[in-house]
Amino acid sequence: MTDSVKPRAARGADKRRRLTAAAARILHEQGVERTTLADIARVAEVPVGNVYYYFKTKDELVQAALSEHSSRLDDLTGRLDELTDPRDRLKALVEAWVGQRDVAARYGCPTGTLAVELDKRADGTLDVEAGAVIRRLLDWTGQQFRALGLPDPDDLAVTLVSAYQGMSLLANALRDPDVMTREGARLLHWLDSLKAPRQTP
Amino acid sequence: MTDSVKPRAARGADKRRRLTAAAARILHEQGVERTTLADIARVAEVPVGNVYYYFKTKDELVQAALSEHSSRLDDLTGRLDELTDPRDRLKALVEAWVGQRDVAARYGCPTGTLAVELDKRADGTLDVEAGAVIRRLLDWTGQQFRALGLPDPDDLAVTLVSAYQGMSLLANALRDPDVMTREGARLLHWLDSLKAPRQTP
Amino acid sequence: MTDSVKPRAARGADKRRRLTAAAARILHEQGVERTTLADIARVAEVPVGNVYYYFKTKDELVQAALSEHSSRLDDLTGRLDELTDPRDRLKALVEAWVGQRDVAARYGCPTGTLAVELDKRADGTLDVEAGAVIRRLLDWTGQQFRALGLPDPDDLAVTLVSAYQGMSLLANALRDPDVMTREGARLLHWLDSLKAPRQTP
Amino acid sequence: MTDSVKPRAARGADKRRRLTAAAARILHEQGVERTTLADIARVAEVPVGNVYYYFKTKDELVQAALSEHSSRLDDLTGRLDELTDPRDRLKALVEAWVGQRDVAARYGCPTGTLAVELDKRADGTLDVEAGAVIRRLLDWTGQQFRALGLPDPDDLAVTLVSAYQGMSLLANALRDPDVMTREGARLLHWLDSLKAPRQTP
DNA sequence: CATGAATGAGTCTTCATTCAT
DNA sequence: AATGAATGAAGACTCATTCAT
Repeated sequence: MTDSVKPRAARGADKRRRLTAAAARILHEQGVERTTLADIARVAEVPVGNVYYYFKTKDELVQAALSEHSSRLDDLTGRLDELTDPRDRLKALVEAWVGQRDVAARYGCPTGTLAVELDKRADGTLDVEAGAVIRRLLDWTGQQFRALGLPDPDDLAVTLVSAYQGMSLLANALRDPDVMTREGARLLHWLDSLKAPRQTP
Repeated sequence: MTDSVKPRAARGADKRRRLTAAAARILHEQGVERTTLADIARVAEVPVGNVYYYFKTKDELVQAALSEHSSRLDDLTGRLDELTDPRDRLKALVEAWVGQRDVAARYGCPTGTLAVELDKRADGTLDVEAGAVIRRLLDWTGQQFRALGLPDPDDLAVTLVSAYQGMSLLANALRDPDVMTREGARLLHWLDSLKAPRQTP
Repeated sequence: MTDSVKPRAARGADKRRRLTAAAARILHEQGVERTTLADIARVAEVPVGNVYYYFKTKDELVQAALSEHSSRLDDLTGRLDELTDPRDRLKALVEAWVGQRDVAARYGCPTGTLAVELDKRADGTLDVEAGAVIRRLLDWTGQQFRALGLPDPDDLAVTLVSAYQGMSLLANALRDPDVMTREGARLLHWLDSLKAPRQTP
Repeated sequence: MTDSVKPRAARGADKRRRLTAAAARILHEQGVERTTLADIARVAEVPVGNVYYYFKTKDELVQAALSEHSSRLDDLTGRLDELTDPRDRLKALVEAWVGQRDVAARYGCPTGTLAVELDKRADGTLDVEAGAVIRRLLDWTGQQFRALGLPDPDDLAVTLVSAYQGMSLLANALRDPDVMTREGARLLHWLDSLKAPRQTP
């Protein structure tokens, strides 16, 4: 017999998870400033007053949303790591971005738009965290370029991630997912064209 | 001797201009949602109540800031148009971007960050305007590529502007102006490498 | 040749008259509190800043509107006085009311609704004036009943004016001009039915 | 011994009731436009910010006040319904009005004056509700006349309610409660004089 | 006299955060 | 832990009135 009553701890963890997921989604869609705690609570189906048992301030929820996006990124790169060729990993990354084109055209890149909004703050706490998530992506990308034996792998990483942020922003501003498709194709082509210099024997 | 008392009309227009300039700057620095009318009024040295004589709503001020950025863009492209070679114009554009690297690292691209914030709104009025400013830049850029006789000039424009938005966002998120310098150099190189296909004789 | 330039005094008096007429109309339609000086100025086609040359405060404009309604009432009773039979005068008064049924259904009796609004004020200055206009109507009506040799003419006047205010209010609240028509018919019948007691010879 | 600590739900409902009662009273006394939310909150002894927990807008408070007046009217007619003779009910209604003469002389009929003020609004939402309350009174009154077998009972209802609104307005404008007394006496006499036509046997 | 512009007090409304139970 | 209710500090916006020219 399955008891519908969950153990306390489980219930608590569940609510926390629901709040985090709700925050990740709504903050992406509406932005930090236009989202109220009540919005997040409603989506998470948690009573407003209860939110404060899990997150002491609104900023902690923003932080949780950032972590959520960060761990989704980790999931993605984790899956990509299963591919043997670093070039294939990067190409699959680009394809994943293009796969998100409709969301990007509507709301932009979750981390990128969050970073933009948080960077406007005088208080520089959360903006650093947003930057850290992006840096994580840069690091992983740089490793792939390095594994390919390409020179200046970190610069290449900046170029690739920068292209992603740029095309997301444009797709969003123009409300046109095709921007993602076209730029994605160009990036794939670019990745294919990169050649490691001859190794001295 | 210059009389410090300005004619009436001049004073009114002057205030409007001051408010617009203040809005353009503060909205860029603090973002729309975190900026109060009082902030803008203070910077423009205009009493708060008086703001409404010039702009009926906060949104009108945002709109004015967008127009300001748009006309600054026009000024820039106007100056670039004096160069004879379209390629030189594009390279000078990139150099202008790099010249703004410190501002970009601190606050991002004015139009880009504004677009990101406005796109979060349910009410799609101002976000369209932000998109229009970006489209203006795309159009001008596309014309240069077209003048160079390059294929798919509009796609190239998207690539270039996208790169600009991406590098600004990354420079901002990482608080590192060097991103602008390095990506700028790459873009200059890329522009130089573009060759028009042979014309059939 | 007709000179379009009016003498100064005339122009001034004209503006004052336009402002008064505008106030009378707009205050009736929108109520005192929901009407701004700018509304009145716009309708009168007088620049806002100029209003204060003719009326030192908003209340003075309300006052002017009351006077306007009062003198329109005088005009009406003046015309009715030309009828020889006081009963005919009263019946013509009722017919005039019914003739205004569409305005009444939309905005109520100008003086009555103004009185209602002004009576809410703590400061009892203007409300007294509104009461005075109504009293003027009561006085004239009372005189007619007195001339008919009817007992308690002032009570009859209260009954008649009260009926007018009541039917205007109901017509307005129900947005139904027919209320005016039906009640008007009843009042005419009632006036006809009133008989003076036999005089002792 | 009565515990002064009330259960939660009771406290919430209590505040809502206090706010509604305060709104009903103050809006009647000061009018809608001259009453601030702070006024109502103060009378209800509720912190201003808390008002919005119960009523999302000022208009909702106006609406609540209207409902309050409506249900007070229902209470009254409910009590009158216990009288067996419809004529006695109507006479008792008139006596109830006269009993309120001092309030009427100071502030007018709550529903009537509210209707007058709300009818000035461009937005026709609340004015319809005010009309509905008056219609409720008309309906009940019409039923009594119908029960008496009188012809055109609805017209008679309009006449009676109209007389009530008219005498309230006059009493208010003239600041004279005696108007209510005298007109009330006349109405009682009128009600007594009404005879149902002979029924054909 | 005229008038565009200026002013600042006041009002509604929102919301993050806290509290009592 | 849980939660409905409470709180107060802003913020956008309005408008009668005044002022400078």
